[in-house]
Amino acid sequence: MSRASTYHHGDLRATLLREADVLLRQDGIEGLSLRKLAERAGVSRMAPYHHFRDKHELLCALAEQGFEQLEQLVDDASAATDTDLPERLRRFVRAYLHFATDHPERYELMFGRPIWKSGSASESLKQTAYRVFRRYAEHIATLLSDRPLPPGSKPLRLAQASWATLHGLCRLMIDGIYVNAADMEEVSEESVRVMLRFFEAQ
Amino acid sequence: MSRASTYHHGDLRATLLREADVLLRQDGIEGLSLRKLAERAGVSRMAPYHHFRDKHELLCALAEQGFEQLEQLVDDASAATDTDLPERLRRFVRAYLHFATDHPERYELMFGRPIWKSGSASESLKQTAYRVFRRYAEHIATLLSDRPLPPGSKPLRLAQASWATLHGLCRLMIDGIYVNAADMEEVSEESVRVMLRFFEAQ
DNA sequence: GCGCGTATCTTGACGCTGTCAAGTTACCCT
DNA sequence: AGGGTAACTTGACAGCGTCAAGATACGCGC
Repeated sequence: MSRASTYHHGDLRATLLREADVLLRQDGIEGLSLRKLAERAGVSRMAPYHHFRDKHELLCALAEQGFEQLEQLVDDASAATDTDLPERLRRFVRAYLHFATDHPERYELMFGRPIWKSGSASESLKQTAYRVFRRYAEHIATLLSDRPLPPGSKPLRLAQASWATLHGLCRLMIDGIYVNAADMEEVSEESVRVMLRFFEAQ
Repeated sequence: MSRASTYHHGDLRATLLREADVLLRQDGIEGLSLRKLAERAGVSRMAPYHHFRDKHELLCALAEQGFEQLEQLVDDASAATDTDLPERLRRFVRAYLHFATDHPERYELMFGRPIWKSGSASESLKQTAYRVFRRYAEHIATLLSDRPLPPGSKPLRLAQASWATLHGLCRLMIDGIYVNAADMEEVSEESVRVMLRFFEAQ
């Protein structure tokens, strides 16, 4: 809690992450500087270094928050069992795309090279991210549990392949390579159609 | 050509792009600074500004080179008509993935947010990139020309969807989220299998 | 052949960044 | 009450992109 004395902030780590999120939304990943962040938290330049080894570690922690939100999304999708496979898949794809496009900077941070390159992601982030993907894979596997898969296909590989597709769609939108959002809607529908065909063919 | 007098470089623009490519490979996109680049070209800090408005424009020009190389890859794939659809598709996917993984930094630059965000790509880059995608779409359309498409599917949308899948696979590999390259091989095979199923189902 | 315009290149300076080093403050525990 | 330690601050440095102003040499018209 915040005391009358301001020398010890008391809750700096959490405050930093919260403000970093605001700054990320506002100025993008490029504009997120430790100095601006410190000022925003009402603290000196070097104070954050007592809670994060360096900028990279702070970004990892921020990305980890993002993965926890994504995990929530997957869990929600798994819980909604009120319709059939095609509709559930469509809804899930829609939700995933919205997760990315609603906060592009967050998605870019979570999956960007700066964080992951050469295995530099923090151990904690890796664990969280892998756990989320495992949930994702389980979700896909459950969706397909009553369908016979074509020979040679494994649920895990299918989950990975479908994730790659979703991820590719998101990045094309987010990075601004596809400007036309309506186009993207149709492209994602086409992707879903391809996947569904795969499951329905025997 | 380079004269005895070194004041006027004579070929600076081309030299800059060439050295930028080296620097990109070496230090990555983060490590590519105009100052280092100028030094490498044997010229003062501000000299590059007489050939590129700012760093962003230089990066666009560099990315444009990358798209021209990608165009070559697509053209080669279109020209190789010695086998059947499945094999051609597999080869093309393999080639595309190699294009990305052989020079990850180049691919990241070409498709990265810093260049494209909010339509900030140079006009020339946009033209080149769109042309390459058009070629890509034509290639896919040709591959499928003798196959009846499922109702509701259009070649263009299929091209876009398949591109998204390829792109997603590449980014997952490049960004280091998938460390296991062998896994990725299988995932891409699964993706190809999904696409082929789609065309073969009637 | 000469001179001038202009494209090309240079040097100085500014504000921004991440972070090392060393000093200061206030809390907690004995 | 006193000392150890965690939290925080200030000073400093190298590196970055780029604005402004000055230096240089090439090329075209006379």
